[in-house]
Amino acid sequence: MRMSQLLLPTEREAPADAQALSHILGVRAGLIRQLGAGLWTWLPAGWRVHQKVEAIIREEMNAIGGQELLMPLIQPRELWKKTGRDQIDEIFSLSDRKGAELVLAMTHEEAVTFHVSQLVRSYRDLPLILYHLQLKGRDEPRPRAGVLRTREFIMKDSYSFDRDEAGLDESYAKHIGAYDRIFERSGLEWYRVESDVGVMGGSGAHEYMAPCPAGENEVALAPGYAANVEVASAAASPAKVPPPGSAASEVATPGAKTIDQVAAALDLDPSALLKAFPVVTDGGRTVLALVRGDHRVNEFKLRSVLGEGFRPATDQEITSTIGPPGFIGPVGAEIPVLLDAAVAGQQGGWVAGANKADFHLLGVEPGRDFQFEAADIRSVEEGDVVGGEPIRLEAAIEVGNIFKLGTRYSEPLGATFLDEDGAEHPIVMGSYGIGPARIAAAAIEQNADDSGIAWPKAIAPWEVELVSLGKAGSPEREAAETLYEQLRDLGADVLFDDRDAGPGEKFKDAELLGCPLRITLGKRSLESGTLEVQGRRGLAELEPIALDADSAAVILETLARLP
RNA sequence: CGGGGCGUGGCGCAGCCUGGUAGCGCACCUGCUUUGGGAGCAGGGGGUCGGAGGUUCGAAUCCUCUCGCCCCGACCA
Repeated sequence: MRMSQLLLPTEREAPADAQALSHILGVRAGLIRQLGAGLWTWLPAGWRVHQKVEAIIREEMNAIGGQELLMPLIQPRELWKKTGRDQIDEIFSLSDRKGAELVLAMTHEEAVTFHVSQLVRSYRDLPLILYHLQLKGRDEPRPRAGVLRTREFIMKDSYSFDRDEAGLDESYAKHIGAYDRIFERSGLEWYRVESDVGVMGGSGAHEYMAPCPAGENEVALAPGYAANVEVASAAASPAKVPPPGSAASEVATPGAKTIDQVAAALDLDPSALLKAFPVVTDGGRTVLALVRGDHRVNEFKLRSVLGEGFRPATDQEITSTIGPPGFIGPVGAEIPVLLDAAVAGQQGGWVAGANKADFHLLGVEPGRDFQFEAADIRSVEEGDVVGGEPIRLEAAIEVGNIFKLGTRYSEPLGATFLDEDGAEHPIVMGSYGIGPARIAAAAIEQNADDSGIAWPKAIAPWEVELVSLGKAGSPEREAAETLYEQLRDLGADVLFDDRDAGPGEKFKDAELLGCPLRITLGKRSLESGTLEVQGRRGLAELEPIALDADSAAVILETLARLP
């Protein structure tokens, strides 16, 4: 591609409203432009990146037997009523000229299951993996960070159909293999982490996370361990709690309602306190969740232990069922107590609210002073230990997820098959998503430096940028033209900066755009008989290449050795 | 949905408080010079100041309403 003919609007300055690195550099390097909140255009260079990611995904999906198709973005709302997903807030709704209700698909479970329900009748048709790369519409409450969270985006979503859980496990394992290879080939630093299966149920889920500062998720990492903080479990550092005593005793704590206030008033470490978190479940049960004062309740784990959704109890509910807010505790409370495992696993005389205004209890011992059920209901903290190793927490972008759906969609949509005995069963499904735009954004975030982007070779807009110095018609420009033709003849993925611009501008633009290999051909090249070669990673000066009939081939060899 | 901020040429901004013919840098166009790290000189084009209404002799500037965008939080099958 000749840069003189390319729409590549690079900017010297960052857009004023941009925060995330991938947003700033995506715009500055001329890859993306905004049309509205969460609505982005991929300019030619950016679209090449997107397409390269797509190509990797297609290869790996096809390799596990996935069959590509294409389903509509606009869908009858009726279909979504059958699965109940028409009630989701993020659904874009519209109607046609006849008043028929339509939605923009946020994923394609409904559509694909609808078709499979009609097209698959026999166990002989299973297993099946179908996928497509198609737009998704989501009315996000808050689009953000350029292309990271948008209202319209392309997703690779695939769906597996099996006759039973064992089959699903196989399809799931195949996807893990394909996804591992996709993210590896894309050149990302990535983790496959266990994730929350959500209220929709399902028997297993993983997320693929790419660590980077702009990420919206947090992952807990230790050697040999990776999990979303939503589900991560680890051993807590020991609480600094006084030893067990003979009996609990009341102590006045006037006005001390928060953990910090109580800890300060009693001159104890916050970890010696029991934090009471009363909740009311969707089913109307009131439960007192208890965690250490220095820990936080994990709402995902709590929901999973409770087996249903919940909300924090209101002050009125707390007052009427337990005691004065700020001074509540498990002792004497006439509701079930869920005690976090980190507390249950350590002996001590804990501090808890006395259920009496301006008083707390010292020396409280679970079991002796109150009955409880123990469960892991807290969020892991930096420094917790798993497998003997301390955990660290890192921000990350979710670039993919895989999910065992079971019969969540096949049952409401009537997707069944007949087995060898003629018995009808619901098809067991899995769904698997990847956001190519997020892969591109994560690659920018993970590989940028002060000069711009340093693309992984596999998804760079071009693999090589040939920078031609000197003005049109000069001998050095003619030599560059020749080299460009030779590179093209060899099938090189090359961008040719043939613009009539100064060297500084060309170098800056090349470093901003971030093609892995930069070849410079100027007057000096003709004098020395060599081409200057720079690797984008670290702006490393590489061995010069002789300027002769073999230059193009040597450039490609050099490229092949780059990561 | 709560909180905060911003809308002035393609991009980044000043002007607004204290009303009086819309400005700067970059980018763009023409010419000449220049060509190894975002060039120089000269000339030039482009903006109903987000929109509507109001106050006023006069509104980018003051008032009211409205739309859009960004950030933090909540939310994110």
